[in-house]
Amino acid sequence: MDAFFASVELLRFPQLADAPVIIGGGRLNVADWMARLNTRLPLHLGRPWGDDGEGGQADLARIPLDQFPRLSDYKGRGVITTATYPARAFGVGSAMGMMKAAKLCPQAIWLPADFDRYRDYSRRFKAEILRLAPVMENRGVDEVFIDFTDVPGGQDDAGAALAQRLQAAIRQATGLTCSIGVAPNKLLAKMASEFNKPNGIAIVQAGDLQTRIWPLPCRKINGIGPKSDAALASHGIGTIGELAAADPAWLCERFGERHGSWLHRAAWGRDDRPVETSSEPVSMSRETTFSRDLHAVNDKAELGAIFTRLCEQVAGDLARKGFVGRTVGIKLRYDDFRIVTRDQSLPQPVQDAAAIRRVAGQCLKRVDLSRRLRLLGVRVSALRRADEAQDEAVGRGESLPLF
DNA sequence: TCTGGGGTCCTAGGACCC
DNA sequence: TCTGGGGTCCTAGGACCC
Repeated sequence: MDAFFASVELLRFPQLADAPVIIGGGRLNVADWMARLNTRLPLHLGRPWGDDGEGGQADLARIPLDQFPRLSDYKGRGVITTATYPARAFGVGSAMGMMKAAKLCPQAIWLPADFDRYRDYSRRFKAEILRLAPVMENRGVDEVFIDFTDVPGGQDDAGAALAQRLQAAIRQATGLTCSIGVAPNKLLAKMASEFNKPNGIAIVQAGDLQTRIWPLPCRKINGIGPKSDAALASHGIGTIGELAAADPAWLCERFGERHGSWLHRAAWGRDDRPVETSSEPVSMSRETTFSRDLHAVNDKAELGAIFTRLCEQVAGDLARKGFVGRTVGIKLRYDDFRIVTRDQSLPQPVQDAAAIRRVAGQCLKRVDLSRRLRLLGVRVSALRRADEAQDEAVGRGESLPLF
């Protein structure tokens, strides 16, 4: 989906279409927000924009530009989630710290992220895709892989016909645009999807490898991040073509057998991963960055309350989705940005907040708490479906606490 | 006044078992 | 009179993605 969060916001705030808009920051001061929005809006905590109900959309669209909060109003440690194209002209972009962005573009309009709403639009566009092409793999809130192979007409015009139908259906249902890459495998399709953004379609075939893929920087390969890119660059490998020309044995020596051979295959456009239509979650976690760095002793009460809340949130997520987990872990980030994690596995799975809190508390005792903390997180992994774990325990004749 | 949150997958060492 | 070879599980850290 093209600039997904921003595009969803523009549907209800069309008056922002040409303004620099930045979404992100997380932490929202609703009181400030309402003071600025001198208008009657159904705001409530956690869902600042709320459901507008009858006529609500029209009201939102009529809010004058000068009533919107500016990036210069932001105080916090958040990062940008999405920046619209007019905002990007100021040199701001995804993942940049909000405070840094505020220096570059203080007048940009700032919208806090409304994930409930984005999830709703996510469900809607995916439902449209499933209607036309049922073999679909979720890749997060705004991205999917689709297998065209067995879709009637999926091969017409090398896939362009189906891609156009998908775009039209999504636009009709949601008002949103997307970009589609069609290729023989997921690796190339992902790259192709970037070629004609926004609202574009790109077809990449096997014969296009040398002309369209090899000139691209290695970083464009999904799976080559900043570290691999820098390591490759240090050996004079900047483009995918240069990577393709590298000796596979040397790559394996330098990057390990597995990663090295993958690098070589990726550079040659080889990828045989299937489109996976379903997956089971591996872990669930909640974490939070504090508004200021906290000390385990000096800020014991505050930290304790946050810790308990994180455990409750994870427990709530598990319960809502029907999972239990056998491993509980914590994550913390020190004021110097170092991250440490501690895990503990249990003989029996847990789900409730008190049990999670107890084990997570044990984990916390195993880390250095003399430094100030910036972030605290709680995670439950080794997940199983709660009903299956329950059935199994009953089958073994155990009386298990009910999840 | 830099630097979010929620994930997945991989690696590597150690414990433990046969 | 030195100390194999597999295998699995657990843990911690790190790269990467959306």
